[in-house]
Amino acid sequence: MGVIERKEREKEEMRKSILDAARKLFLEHGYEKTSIRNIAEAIEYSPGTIYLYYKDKNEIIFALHNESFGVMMAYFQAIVSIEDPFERLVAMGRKYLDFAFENPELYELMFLMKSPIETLECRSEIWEHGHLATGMLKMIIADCIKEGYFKNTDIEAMCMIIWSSVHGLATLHVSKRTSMYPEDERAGRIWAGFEMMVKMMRNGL
Amino acid sequence: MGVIERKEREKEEMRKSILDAARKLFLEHGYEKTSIRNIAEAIEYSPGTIYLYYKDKNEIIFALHNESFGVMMAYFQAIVSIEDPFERLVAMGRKYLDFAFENPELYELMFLMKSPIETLECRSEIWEHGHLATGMLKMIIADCIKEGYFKNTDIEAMCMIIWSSVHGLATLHVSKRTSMYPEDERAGRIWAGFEMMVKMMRNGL
DNA sequence: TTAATTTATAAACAGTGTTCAGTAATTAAA
DNA sequence: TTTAATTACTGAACACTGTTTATAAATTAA
Repeated sequence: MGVIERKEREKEEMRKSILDAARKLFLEHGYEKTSIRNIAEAIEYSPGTIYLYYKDKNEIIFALHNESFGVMMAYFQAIVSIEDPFERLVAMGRKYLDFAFENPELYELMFLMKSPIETLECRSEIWEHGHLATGMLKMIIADCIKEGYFKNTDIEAMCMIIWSSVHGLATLHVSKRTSMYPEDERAGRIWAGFEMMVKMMRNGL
Repeated sequence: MGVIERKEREKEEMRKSILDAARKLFLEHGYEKTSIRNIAEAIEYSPGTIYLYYKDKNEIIFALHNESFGVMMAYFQAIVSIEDPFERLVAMGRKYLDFAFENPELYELMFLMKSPIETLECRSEIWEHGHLATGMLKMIIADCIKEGYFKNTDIEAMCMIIWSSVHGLATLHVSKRTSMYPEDERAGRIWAGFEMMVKMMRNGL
């Protein structure tokens, strides 16, 4: 009797439809203005039902957090074929910023919001996707060193500052701190900062 | 009759006492867990009274946002006497990170939270303090160029990437994205990243 | 002392995340 | 096929949130 298999499948479908509704509402109106009641209404169930599939709102946010790493990785797909490791590194930075610019809400979820991280901090599986992404970066840095770039540099420290730099640029944009500049200048200033970083990495190490 | 002067003074005192209570609760329990009712209770007034002195919660947050820039500037006070402009720049970065590490809630308020910026985006006075701080950074960069550092570099782009880099490091810490590393390693990794940046700036330009 | 004005309050509104007793639907057993 | 057991779902309730407003109290001016 494949009834438990079907039930399992139905349960998974329900979890997915909740997540689909949550993602849609979240991207449409932002996290703060999306409530459990909104999500419930969207899938035409009562609010209580959500809690039969997700422990709380944090678990929904965290599910989207994980998903988003997949989206980001898809951006990186295009750079793996680049031969020169330094050019690959630069291209990865560019793609990182592209992702942040084109998906500010997802970026916020992944790297800015405290709520899902704070509550799930104890569970080590939270960092699974994070380690995957930084692992990719470290590999490229290692390749750079092999090819003669970045002589005598600590990979961990290099990973830290490269990530931080693009993360800083992305964050200024996502949390609207570039609004101090006219709208038509904002993106340009970010990219000019990025190019300066590339220049420093090229000549400074 | 100095009654209107006294009333004005009393009004200002009330605004201050509200802000004091808000700051205390905010630093104690975080922004998200501090409500208007909490603040009202702390100063022993009814919730509605708060709204006679501040338009809404955002205006309270924004008042703290402005205050915090003063606190950060106090951190920078110690570096103005440093002769060599490059060393002054490095010291400023160090102080910036010190501030972020020692006042994570204030840092969040100033550079991460969207709520006060988003709603007050139209009013240009919001950026007053921001321009003051970046102005200071740009001055130091200009001094560096005068002294022979950073040849042929655009000050604006340089300002952008320097700020972004330390901001990125600070943000990873404040929004708990360094929790993927063991607690006793976190600060060290941030500082190692910073030193790498300094190294690149010293040699790369 | 009275009138006008300012200041503060309590209650209400519309919303939030979350829990839980009770009901409806489905599955298993007789 | 009927009954028992299990599962799925609901709607109301709880304790909150930011904010508004009619009402009442305190203060000032006449």
